[in-house]
Amino acid sequence: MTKSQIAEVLEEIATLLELKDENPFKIRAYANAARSLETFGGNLSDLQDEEALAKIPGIGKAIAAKVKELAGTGKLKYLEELRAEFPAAILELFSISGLGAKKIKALYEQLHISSIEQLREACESGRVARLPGFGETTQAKICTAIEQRAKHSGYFQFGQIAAETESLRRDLAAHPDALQVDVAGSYRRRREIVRDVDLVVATKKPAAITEFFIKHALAESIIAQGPTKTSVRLRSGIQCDLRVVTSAEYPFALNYFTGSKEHNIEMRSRALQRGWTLNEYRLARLPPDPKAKKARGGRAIKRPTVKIPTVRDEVDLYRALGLDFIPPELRENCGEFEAAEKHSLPRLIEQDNLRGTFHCHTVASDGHNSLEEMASAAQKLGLEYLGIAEHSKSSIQAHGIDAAKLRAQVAAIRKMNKKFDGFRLFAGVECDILRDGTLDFDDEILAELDFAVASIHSVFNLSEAEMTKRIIRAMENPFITILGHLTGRLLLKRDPYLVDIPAVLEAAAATGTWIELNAAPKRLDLDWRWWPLAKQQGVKCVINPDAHRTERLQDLWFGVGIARKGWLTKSDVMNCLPLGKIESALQAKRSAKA
DNA sequence: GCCGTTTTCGGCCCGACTGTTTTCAGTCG
Repeated sequence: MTKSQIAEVLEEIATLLELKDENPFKIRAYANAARSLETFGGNLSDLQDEEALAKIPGIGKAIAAKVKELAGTGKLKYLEELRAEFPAAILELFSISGLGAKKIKALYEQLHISSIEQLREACESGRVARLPGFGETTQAKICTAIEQRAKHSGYFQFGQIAAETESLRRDLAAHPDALQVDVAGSYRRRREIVRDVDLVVATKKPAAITEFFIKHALAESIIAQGPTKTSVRLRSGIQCDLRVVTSAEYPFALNYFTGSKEHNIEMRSRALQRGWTLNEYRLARLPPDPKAKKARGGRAIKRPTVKIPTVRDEVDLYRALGLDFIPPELRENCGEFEAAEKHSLPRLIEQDNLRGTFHCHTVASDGHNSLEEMASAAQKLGLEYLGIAEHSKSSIQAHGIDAAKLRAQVAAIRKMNKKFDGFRLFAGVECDILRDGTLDFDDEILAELDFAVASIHSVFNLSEAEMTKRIIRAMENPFITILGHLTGRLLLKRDPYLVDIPAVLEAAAATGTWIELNAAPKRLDLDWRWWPLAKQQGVKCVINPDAHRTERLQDLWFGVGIARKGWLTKSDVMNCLPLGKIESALQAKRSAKA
């Protein structure tokens, strides 16, 4: 069982415990452990090593034993016992917005409802509204939520909602009563999948801002409306929450609503250590603790209290807590606090650092624009070079090209390069990795190119061992410069294929192969969670848009966000090198011995 | 169930909004 499958099991346990009305802190412990396991980036070679497991924050003796059982046998007795207490379909009820464990439990115990279909029928017959604690409004809301769920999964790729979000932000920022505006939440943290959009606005006229927001052309319906918080559903189907605060509250609100939840918990606990309490509005003195008073026979214990510093922005807030400013992308409680405390946070890569990119397609294979158009679009973005990498002949579905067509394109590129000033096209190919790890073109033709990307586009269902061997074999060819979209995942659509990523990274380090960070929002592959390990191994990253038309070159923006999330700096990313240096690097890669 | 510069017990982040209540529980983030 993989790390993320085990994390899912722990999540499921947490949900089932909720239904059982268990101790909320026990529930949280399982949910925390799930997340902790999933995001743990360190070297965790053996999921059966109980001692190593228990060292991961949030995993103690009991959960470590369960993870070991799962990793070893693929089963867990405790989970099976829990599952036996409820019908299997009941878990899908949690995907209905507005329903939590308490209500689901009531529906199950009193109306024997254990699936969405049964719930729909019960709502239509009016039985739900008659339950104590429910009513006509709740029943109607459940109906709407069921319809809503059928229309949208509730999960969105970052790239699907970025344009809508940015346009909403711009319009709010242009409002005369808006003093400060930011997108917070998982969007600001550049998560690859988002569930909602959070906007924070500082204003002296909250009502005017709220009014503007709910009447905005992108807001399709109102979900909730109050004096400080308003929620609407946007055209794309995503929920968008607006918080209006004062300027003094703004840095606290922005920080709080940026999250992550786990990051916030650590922030608050750091405030508590200083005798303060932190919420979304302010840092304040902690009130005297009534329980402590009781324990010492009526005398209040004096907490360590430090004078509260003035906080005008997030930088001040982090400083107040003894930390360097933590960029939003790193706020996942994955080591950023330790680094910020020691002043060792990396200086993350920025969009401007990119000097060029590789892996783009043209009409020669399945792209929509010509070489000339792609080159001109790249120049307009300020890039100094662009690598063209058409699909190879085995990718029939993508109109992969044969040796003759590839040679013709190389010649065309060489000819065009004579005309450019301060810009260069690199001739490459996206060469299919065949089932056995051999390549779709022989070395003779690969040697004529400037670079080659090796990618998998077929036979996804190999065992982990076979797939790993296949990929490593391809990387051992010295003419392969870049390994493309390492896991083949399509976000929300297709799971990554089974592959031992640490082993591939090790091979990349040994062969000097660059690993692609595919910036297409449906891929964002390799995932940000792996980049700290890659970096530690000395593996170089290359951010590629995999663009099939000129406009998609701008997906590089998503790639930079993910690279930042993976703690990468300018020097970790090959395409931050200027033209002259990248030319030498490409040369060096192919003359090196594998 | 986890955790510890208040350490092996007793905490565990906290506020907004909604609907069903008549002072609050449930859900959400």
